[in-house]
Amino acid sequence: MDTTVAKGMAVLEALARAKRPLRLAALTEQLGLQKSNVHRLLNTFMELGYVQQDPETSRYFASLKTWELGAGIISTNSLRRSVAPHLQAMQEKTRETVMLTVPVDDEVLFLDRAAQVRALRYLPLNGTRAPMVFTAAGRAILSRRPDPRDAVARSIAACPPEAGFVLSQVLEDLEKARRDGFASLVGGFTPWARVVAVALPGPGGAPAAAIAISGPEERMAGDHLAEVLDVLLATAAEIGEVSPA
Amino acid sequence: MDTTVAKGMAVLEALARAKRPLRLAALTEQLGLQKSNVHRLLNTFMELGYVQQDPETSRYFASLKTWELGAGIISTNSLRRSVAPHLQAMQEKTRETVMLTVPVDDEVLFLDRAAQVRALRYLPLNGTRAPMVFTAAGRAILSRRPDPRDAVARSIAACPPEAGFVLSQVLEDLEKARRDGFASLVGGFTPWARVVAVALPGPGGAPAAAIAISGPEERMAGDHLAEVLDVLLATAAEIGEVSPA
DNA sequence: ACAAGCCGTTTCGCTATGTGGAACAGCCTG
DNA sequence: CAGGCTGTTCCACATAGCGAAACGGCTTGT
Repeated sequence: MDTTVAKGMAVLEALARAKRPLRLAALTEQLGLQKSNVHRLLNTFMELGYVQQDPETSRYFASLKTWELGAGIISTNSLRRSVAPHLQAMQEKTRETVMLTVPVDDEVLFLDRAAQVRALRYLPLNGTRAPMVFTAAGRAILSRRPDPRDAVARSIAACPPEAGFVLSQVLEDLEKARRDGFASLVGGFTPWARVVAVALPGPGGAPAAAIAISGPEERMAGDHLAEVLDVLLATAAEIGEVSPA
Repeated sequence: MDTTVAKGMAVLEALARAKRPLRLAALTEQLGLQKSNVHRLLNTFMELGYVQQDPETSRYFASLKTWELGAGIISTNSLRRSVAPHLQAMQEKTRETVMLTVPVDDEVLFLDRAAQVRALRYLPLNGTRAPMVFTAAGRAILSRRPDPRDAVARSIAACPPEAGFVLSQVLEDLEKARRDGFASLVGGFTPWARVVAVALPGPGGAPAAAIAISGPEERMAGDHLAEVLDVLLATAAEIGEVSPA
């Protein structure tokens, strides 16, 4: 285990996660490392072009080169490539925002989306994560797992307490989702929206991804909701089995 | 300079650039490092979750965690955030594909785009680069620089020889672009398209970005082209000065 | 069938390399 | 003007990364 590399990636991660440039002191504290150590790491990253320093405030931030690194990966990601056209088609048919997510640990990772052109409210950005039970997509995935109990419990613990999820209730919801073939959630990660989602099976049959359709709660009802669900389930059937991650 | 970190990033970069999983031997050769060295670096990256290994072929590839790293950066990028709505508006008005690029070294980096829904042909993906003179966006930027000669020469050298760019001709083109207030290019990075672009000034007045509109050569002519140019120039004026990078 | 070669992996002694404490200089605050 | 913040530099020490070499599995070619 190259500890220097591990420390370096921790620094890069901290900078990437931060919304704004960070002070050296803040980094050292956050990472529990030595001041001179972090400073030297930052300098090597600057030499390599991954980090820049605001000349005025001498604060550090991750550069676009760090973004390029990841952009190359997603462009060749087979799951995203194969599902993207289906996302586009779903978006056009339903006129709602559609998303592709994958499970990572006890969270779902937003991989791709086709947004309604004039989306008024905040939507989860690609590359962000959310606790599985906090999203319809995550629930669709959990509902297809043989014994989700432990994962559900951990996931609930990761949700904000205000959500007020309780294990027994969530397990019931998952049971319903399993029967219905889709999950539906209001008041989760996007509180204003009703999101419906269905899991996509991987090679072994275990859920490897999920597609979801999100819209304002008022609109996602009645005939329109029925239509959205038709499109969702039909698309999932059309996609069939996907390659994981 | 932490050499271990530098080597590690070189490994990650190589994996990210590669379209498919790489063998250990390929990496060592490509990077000119020791086999055991690369192997240890890969193992630490696997422990950290940035790299995965195909269990069957034992080939290595960068994981989605590497993508997440960069995704966080672009989501907070102020240039992209401020220009994105204008891109969307331009796309709707012109029904063509519009792009935002920034200059990096002697290349342009594609930062964002709003694509025509049914784009038939290959388009440059976000996060990729192209030599400046090989794109209309790059030429728009160069045309606003006081003395672009050296950069142009280097950039021509980076283009495929088939493009047949010659220094004097390109400089003339830039001069015309400077007078017109926009650059136009056919047969560049997207050979089938005509792309028109205009530079966006940064705080100092120096060009810090460029917005471009791309469409099939047949369509980008006559009245439609005139309309596209109107939208392009009006949007650039509306955006005004941008914060760099 | 055998051998030759390439693959990824592991080991281990050496020393180059990263480490962290302390000292330095610049800046704002009280 | 003094005190406490910064970010930065320095340096002796020992740790942590290095690379040559050996290992064992798998494919290739004869």
